[in-house]
Amino acid sequence: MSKSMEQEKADANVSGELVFRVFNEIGIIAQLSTTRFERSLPYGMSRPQFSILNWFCRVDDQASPGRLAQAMEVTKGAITNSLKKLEAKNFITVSPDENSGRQKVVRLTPEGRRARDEAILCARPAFEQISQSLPAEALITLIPELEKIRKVLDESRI
Amino acid sequence: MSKSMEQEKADANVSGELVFRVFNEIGIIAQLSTTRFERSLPYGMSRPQFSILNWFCRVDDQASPGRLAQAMEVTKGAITNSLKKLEAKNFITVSPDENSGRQKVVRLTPEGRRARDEAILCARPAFEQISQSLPAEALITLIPELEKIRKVLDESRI
DNA sequence: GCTAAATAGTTTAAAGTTAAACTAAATCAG
DNA sequence: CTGATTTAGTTTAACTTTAAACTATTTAGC
Repeated sequence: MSKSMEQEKADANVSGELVFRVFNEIGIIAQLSTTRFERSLPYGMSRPQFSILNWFCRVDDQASPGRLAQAMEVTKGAITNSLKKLEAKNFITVSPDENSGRQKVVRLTPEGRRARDEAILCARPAFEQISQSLPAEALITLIPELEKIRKVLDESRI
Repeated sequence: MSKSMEQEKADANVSGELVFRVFNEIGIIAQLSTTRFERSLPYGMSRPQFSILNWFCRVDDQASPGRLAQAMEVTKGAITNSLKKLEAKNFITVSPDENSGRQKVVRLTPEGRRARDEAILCARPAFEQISQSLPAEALITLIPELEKIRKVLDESRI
């Protein structure tokens, strides 16, 4: 094996180790932040449930379950589950699609919109408390880096 | 309300929003990376199971369940659950503590150590593949930032 | 010393997730 | 047109997680 090949392999190992450490930190942060976020939410709302309501407020006022699964980057099964919970709370409606017998149309209800707005108000103190210990500049530079990582994971998804 | 107070409140809102966006990205990355990581692991090992084995190889060769719960930043119940799975696979032993009737001592078995080493070998290609799309310098600067966020979350834990 | 409070672990219920098997509908090819 | 393939959603099993209730042990206070 040539010297440069050895070096390349070493680099790959080091780099793989770095990715591992980054994912490890991210895993722990995700868990802690989700727990804290959910404790602040009203109506027994979970983070995934909030994310779906929030998506409707920010992106589109209706969508198929499949589109939501893509947007949330979870499986179709996970979405089926979350939609059931949201429908039971009357935060969304699920109706058959007029144009396609195998698709469904999910829509936000007025109650769902109100619940989402309330959720943001309830969760704000928790986020602000955390943000006091974290300089905004650091967060601003962090976001594009995280987006890059997500994109890499998303695009190489199997 | 004075001008500066209004400004402070606005800053807090902006900052809270930033924290929210960071946590949102982190949540998605955690999910995608965990799924990919677990698919590469042998023996039906899960990420939490691997993390425990890895901790024994890197930090200490024995520990109480409570200490592991702190190290992994999960609840005691979650650790009880993971330890059962690892014990069933003969990757750890759980024995009563000689010095304390209410504590237990968890130890890595030789099989557990081998499984951990194998897991690292199995997972390496997945991490290296991802690291090819992410510059190492970016990852290196990312790690301390993530550690800072985790610390803030950890220290303000309820 | 004995009672009360704190600590260590387990258990249970409810939530989320994935993967894989399954149904039903739409599309494509010959 | 008809049969095969793809696509949309659901279901199920197995896993993780938290929170809260519970047992058992240890420590602290009086």
